[in-house]
Amino acid sequence: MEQGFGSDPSGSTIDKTRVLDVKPLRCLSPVFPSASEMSSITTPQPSPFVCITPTGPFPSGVTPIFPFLSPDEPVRMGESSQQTPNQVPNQGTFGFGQPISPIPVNSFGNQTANGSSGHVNNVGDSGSGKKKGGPKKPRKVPPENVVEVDVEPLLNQLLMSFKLVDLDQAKKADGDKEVVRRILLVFDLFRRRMTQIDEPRYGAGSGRRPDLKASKMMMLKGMRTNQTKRIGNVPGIEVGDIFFFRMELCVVGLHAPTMSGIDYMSLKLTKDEEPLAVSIVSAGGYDDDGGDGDLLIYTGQGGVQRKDGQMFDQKLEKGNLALEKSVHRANDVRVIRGVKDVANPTGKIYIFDGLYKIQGSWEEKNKTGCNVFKYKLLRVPGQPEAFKVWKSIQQWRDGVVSRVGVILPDLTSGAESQAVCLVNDVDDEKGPAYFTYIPSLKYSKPFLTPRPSLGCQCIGGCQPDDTNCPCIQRNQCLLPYSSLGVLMTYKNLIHECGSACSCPPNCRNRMSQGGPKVRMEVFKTKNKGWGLRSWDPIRGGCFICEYAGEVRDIGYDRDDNYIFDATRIYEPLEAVHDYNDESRKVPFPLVISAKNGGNIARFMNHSCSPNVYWQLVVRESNNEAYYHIAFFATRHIPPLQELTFDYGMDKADHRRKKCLCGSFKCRGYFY
DNA sequence: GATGTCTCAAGATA
DNA sequence: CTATCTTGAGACAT
Repeated sequence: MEQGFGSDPSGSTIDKTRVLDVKPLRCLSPVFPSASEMSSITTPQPSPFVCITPTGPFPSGVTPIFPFLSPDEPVRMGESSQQTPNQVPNQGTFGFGQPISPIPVNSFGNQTANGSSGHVNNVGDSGSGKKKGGPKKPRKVPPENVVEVDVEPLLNQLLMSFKLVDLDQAKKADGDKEVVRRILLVFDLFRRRMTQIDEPRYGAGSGRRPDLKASKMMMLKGMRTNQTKRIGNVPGIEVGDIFFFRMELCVVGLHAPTMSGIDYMSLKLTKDEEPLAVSIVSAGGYDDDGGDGDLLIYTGQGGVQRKDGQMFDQKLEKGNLALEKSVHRANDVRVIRGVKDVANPTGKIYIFDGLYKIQGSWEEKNKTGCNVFKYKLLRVPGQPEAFKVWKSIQQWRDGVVSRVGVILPDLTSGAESQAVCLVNDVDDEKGPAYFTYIPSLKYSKPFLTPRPSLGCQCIGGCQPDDTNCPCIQRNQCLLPYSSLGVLMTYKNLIHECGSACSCPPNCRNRMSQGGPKVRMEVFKTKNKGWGLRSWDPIRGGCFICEYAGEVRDIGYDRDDNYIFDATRIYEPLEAVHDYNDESRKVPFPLVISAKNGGNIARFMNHSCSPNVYWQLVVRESNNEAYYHIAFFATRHIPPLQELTFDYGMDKADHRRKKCLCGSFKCRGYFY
């Protein structure tokens, strides 16, 4: 909320009187509501406002629309659908509002089963006959009562929302930033949605490889880009971009093989062709040496029997041959470094570390005495840092090297479980204007609900397959969060567990209640005042923080630069305008000021192409409803990338400020 | 073209 | 926490 502050083109300067030195910032401890405010919470008085909950009832002339579209239909089939009163017909909800119809088991991904082929439309005939007539491989049979869900309509809706339905051949061959981003978004949203649908039906984690399912269906529809192999950078992908699945590398053409570490292409240079390496993945599968960040000693492929682990000599063929040829051609080779995902010990994160050149190769004996090929790669100079940033952060964390420019090690004074440091390595400003750090939203009085809502009895936390849990029922019978805390769908409203629930604070349905899960820092930006970023990588859909502050019941000071106003017009993520044009007019009357007190969210700057979005969350207990604004990552966010969200459009055309987000679709101003 | 083999996955299970 | 099992997509050889 600092953007534009002090950067007014009219020449006004920063008000130094409002900028305090380090010491007062130590006072940023949580301040709780005064006794009188407290009492209004415990004994609610008649609310002066009209009660409008996102699910209705709505005053006459008001349509429930974005971000308060109709509740999704229950997805689980074979169960009595819990129709909520006030349910309105489904409208477009970015591909997630459609009810899902059950089709017989095995029909997904196997077009020969039960004659249910044909629901994959738009498919080239290249792969459709592959399994024709062949004997079916024995498959692990899903539990008896599991009904396979036809997820294709979900993908179709997503593709429509993100304008990918008629992706032309040129874009499939060579992408750009926009196409790459949309494809990744659809892939991840689709994958997350399938994870959510599968989990209660197959058990935790599902084991159904939703990543493979998602990529398969997208590839069948030709929804991929940069399919032409190329040497060097890939359009739309920047050095430092991160990925959470090998399939993501595949659908955007950064690294085509699904498992293999070496991607190569054949190139006609003279009269005959020769294979050249274009991309490698170093992810710990072999005994590579990661070097100091600019150097990489890469091991060739092969030499080990996958089934029994038996070793033999590597051969100079396939990827190894391509790498050998590339030594002599001295072509650029993309390097993707795989690292362990701290937030998910079984998972990996893939960092695009830019272009390298192979300096040389040799053969050596490994521990078992077999010959392996080694390739020495050196990073091409002049590229933005990527993997090196990760190494630096690790050193800060380990305390080996201290972070430059730290003003305060923890500006929350312990109010959050993770420390948030205050950093300025661009100028001598000592800190933001004084405020009180409060980790959550302060209500003077809650919204009232028309009927009392029941708390759950889930002693060990709400479980995805518990159909009796009232909190899960309120979320259309699907837990909104994955086991990793990733939001699985875009919804009008998320019902989290409230104070009347028996579940513990670490319940999966209380994701927005525990404060930030990643290591944050508030830092001085070059031209936008203070900003917020994370030391940790953030997966798309991850909870970031809520917007803490004081709920404003009666208007607010227009000079308040720390307002969150849900009554503004917000674009429904990056989905197209016309798709939900009707749907973005009725706002929710929640206005928060973080001027005097707030959390890290008050430092998030505006961007017209943001990497964070907000989502309305409600925690109910009895007749009280507490609405909160929770922020989630729109996409995978690499460490130290600034976190931004769209401040929305103000209906009254006042106090617009010049936008400095630098996005190619910048509106030029913000409110 | 069907089939087999290989590959720096990703989950589930033990 | 790691070891191992399981199911795999796509590239290439047979």
